Amino acid sequence: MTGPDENCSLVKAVELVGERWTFLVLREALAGATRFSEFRARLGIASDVLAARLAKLVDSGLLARQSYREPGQRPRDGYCLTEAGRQVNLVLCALEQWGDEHLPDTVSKVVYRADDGRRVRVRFVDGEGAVVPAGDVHPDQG
Amino acid sequence: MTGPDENCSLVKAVELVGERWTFLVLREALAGATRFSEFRARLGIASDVLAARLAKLVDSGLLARQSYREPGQRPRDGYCLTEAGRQVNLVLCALEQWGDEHLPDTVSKVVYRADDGRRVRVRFVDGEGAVVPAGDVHPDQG
DNA sequence: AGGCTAGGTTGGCAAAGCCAACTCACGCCT
DNA sequence: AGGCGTGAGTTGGCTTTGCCAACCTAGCCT
Repeated sequence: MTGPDENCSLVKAVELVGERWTFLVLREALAGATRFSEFRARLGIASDVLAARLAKLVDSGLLARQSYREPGQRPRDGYCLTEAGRQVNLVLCALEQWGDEHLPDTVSKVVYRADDGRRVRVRFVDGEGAVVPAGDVHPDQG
Repeated sequence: MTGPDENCSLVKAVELVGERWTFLVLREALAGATRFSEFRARLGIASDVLAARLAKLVDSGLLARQSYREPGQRPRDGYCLTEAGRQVNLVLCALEQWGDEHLPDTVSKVVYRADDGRRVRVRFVDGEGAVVPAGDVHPDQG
């Protein structure tokens, strides 16, 4: 049996980013949010839940606390993505793309682009970098 | 602001598959599970929650109820993936791959393969099908 | 000193999840 | 026909999580 395996990477990933709000917090972080109040204003999330999510993401190494200081203000903590956090953009984009293709009445507000402006999409690719259609791909517990 | 937009595809997708257990139910479905008791045995999920998740996935068009009958048994309902459901394999694989690369002490138990057995991975690709590194990709609210 | 503001923490309540026990529908066996 | 076994849920009671609103805490500024 595949099982709810304790160190299976999918199970762990789901425990972490599958909690309510976590995906959306990461999306805002990727879109440039760094401060508590920014996340709060953009998402309308309760402040205690936001504090809990940010703390968990910091603990897990997806975000890093980084203090900043605006002129004439006391220093404050901000949250910025680590490399691991930045790389969830692939997952986020895959999910958004799936929703866009398969859920009714949805529009993807965010488009993912390479540095040079090319629109990119998420696909399965084989070892040589050739695209493989999703319908031809199957999980294989081996 | 990007906002918790009501018809943003990511928000809708998160509402649907971001609920606890839903991702794992879909993984088991992709791995071949079709019956209530199979999902239950593989995941150890409470039966009322499983019933709710399956019903929601059917409602959303990711699973379809299909009655089957084993010899000498009464007909029963099974759940099988629709095309939309099958295509979440891209999202699932992206998430598992991310966990495998960025979470400590994890192993991906499930490997995704094309029909001919080639191991595949999830990547960003541009319009011509060329792979773009995740670090070069950024969201763009346009 | 007193006020302002970002960034939280705390308390009370509602919703969701978990577990175990129960039901329901049907085929089988006698 | 009647009782049994089994898959597929449903129901009841408790626990956990989430939500909202109110409160607290620095440090800066006047």
